[in-house]
Amino acid sequence: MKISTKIIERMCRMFSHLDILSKENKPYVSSKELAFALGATDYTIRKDLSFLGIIGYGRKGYEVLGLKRELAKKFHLGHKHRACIIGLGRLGTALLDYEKFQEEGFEIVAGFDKSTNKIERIRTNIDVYTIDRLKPIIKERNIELGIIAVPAAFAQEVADNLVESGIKGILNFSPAKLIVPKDIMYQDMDFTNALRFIAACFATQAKP
Amino acid sequence: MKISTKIIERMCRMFSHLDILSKENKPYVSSKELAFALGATDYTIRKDLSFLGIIGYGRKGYEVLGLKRELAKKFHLGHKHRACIIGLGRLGTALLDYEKFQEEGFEIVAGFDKSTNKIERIRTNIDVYTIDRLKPIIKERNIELGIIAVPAAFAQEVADNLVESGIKGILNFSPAKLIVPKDIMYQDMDFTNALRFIAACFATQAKP
DNA sequence: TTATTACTGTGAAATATTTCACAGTATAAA
DNA sequence: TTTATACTGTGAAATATTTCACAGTAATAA
Repeated sequence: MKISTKIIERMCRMFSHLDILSKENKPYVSSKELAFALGATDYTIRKDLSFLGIIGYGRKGYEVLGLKRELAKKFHLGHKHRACIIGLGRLGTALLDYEKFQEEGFEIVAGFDKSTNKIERIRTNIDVYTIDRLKPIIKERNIELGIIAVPAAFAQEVADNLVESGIKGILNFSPAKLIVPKDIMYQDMDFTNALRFIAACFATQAKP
Repeated sequence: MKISTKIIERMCRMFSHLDILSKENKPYVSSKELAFALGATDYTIRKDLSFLGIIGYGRKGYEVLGLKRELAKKFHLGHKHRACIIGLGRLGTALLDYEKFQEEGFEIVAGFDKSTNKIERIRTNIDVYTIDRLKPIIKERNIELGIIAVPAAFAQEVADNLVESGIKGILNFSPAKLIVPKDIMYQDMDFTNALRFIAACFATQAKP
């Protein structure tokens, strides 16, 4: 049976939580504790893990390191993923140096912008290029993920170029809704929409 | 019957799409077109709108402006919402001047940081304060939404203060998972987790 | 050793959500 | 006026997801 995106989403958050637990040297964790941390129920967590073929220990729960290793294997979360950022404005440059990416295995290996001026002035350890070099650099440096931080008006064009370059996934920070082939993984990070959602939830008493 | 967060989420994105259509002076839009723009099916869109008591016109579809107005009314998306940003690092300052917030009715009225130094150096039209003035300013200026952009280690403390100040909703950009009372609307914008989700989706062939 | 406790694993039931099928409706063309 | 068309609205079916209930299991205490 196909694995649902709901499960994937929970497992990603679980992976992040396991990281914290492992740093605290906690050897075991129960479905109840995980459920609390993820905002789910213990039934759901057990169903998820059992569906993935991950087993726990009666009375102890799940082994933190073992569980983390399993999730890393099943969801490719262990090894490094190479990413690039397109658009080096306020947001783009903030993302370039966002340490959490590196810490969690997402290596930002390149930044692109159309302004030569901006490229020259930027102070970072990451290689920055003009946008016309997007395709060759992505291929050459084996980049899997593209992070779009350009204004909405240019976002689709950038996405098209990323797709042509053979990128596997796109994270879109522009408010534009992009059209990409179905085999490219794509997610929006639309800040305004997130605020809208919060406002709408309290307008309707729904609890997200 | 209670309205589901899935519907709310779709309606928020629909609202944003209707904004584009209205700027193009398109008078009517069909459920099929909306579905394509939102990545849903036309059945779902019609079910959603009919559930909300919104009616369309046979052969024409839904009236763009009318639909937008209805959604604005039902989800409080029309009027201004006052928000503040806590944490004025790279990301926080980028958010302070993010024009889309203002354009879409979210008015950033204040920024907070614990560093007096930073506060003095910042160049923006928005009022900035030291963090110790958080509570009085939120009450005084009637701020509804708090946007957290501090490092993970301080995020929970900031959230607690926001809740005590009577905030209604929180958008959390820190990777920390926060614990807030159930009546406070809360959403995470965890960049790393978004990348993780994309990587996990292509590890499992799931299409988000 | 036995009892107790704190867990997991999982079918079955309940619930939520999406999809389907098609009658109903308004517009435009003939 | 009639017919074709391009839609909506919605009950019913299908599917997906969550919750429940409880048997099974391992550790600990007595």
